[in-house]
Amino acid sequence: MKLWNLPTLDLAKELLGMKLIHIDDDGITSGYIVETEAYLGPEDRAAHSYNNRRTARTEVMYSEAGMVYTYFIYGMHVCFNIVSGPLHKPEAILIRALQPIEGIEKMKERRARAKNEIQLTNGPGKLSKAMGFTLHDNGKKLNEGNIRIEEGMNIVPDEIISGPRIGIQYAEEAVHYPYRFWIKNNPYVSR
DNA sequence: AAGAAGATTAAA
DNA sequence: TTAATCTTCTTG
Repeated sequence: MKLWNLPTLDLAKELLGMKLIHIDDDGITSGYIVETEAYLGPEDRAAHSYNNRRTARTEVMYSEAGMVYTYFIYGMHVCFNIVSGPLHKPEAILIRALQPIEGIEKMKERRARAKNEIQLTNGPGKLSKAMGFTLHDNGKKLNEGNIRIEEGMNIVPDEIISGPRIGIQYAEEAVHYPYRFWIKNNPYVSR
């Protein structure tokens, strides 16, 4: 897919409105991507791969674009990312929020705490839980297995807002980089 | 081998 | 504001 040849910041915007799909034994869950964050590898202090840090966890970030990167954080949450950029350049895009499409009943089961449909997927840990993503999905290739991405809503540039990323206060000069993108007025965006 | 911190969430 | 909770990474 030529989508994966885009620079990471462009891909982060291009992903908005696209449909993310997970197929497993429990059926299908899917949603439109409404919020993303770009992490630009070696030069980005907020990225796990800052300064080309290469460990078992970050290894998948060095592979070709279109791979899935999942990691565990804060002792309780899985975050779902899409690897981007050229081979050997450790860049990735964190999916921060979805607008549910299919499998909403299944999502409600997985996230019994959510009070309404919006709370199902309006945060990185929440969407992973609702969609059923786990650490086992790390290293999978999009569209070659049970995790797929398709054209969805058509988003025009006017509807895309950018701002600083969330939860990276330690990142010094990178704290204010406007690498977070979301769809204007979409109720499923986090915060 | 052990300890600290973290791309978060939910409840007080 | 804070606890929950555990992987990853760093240090000794």
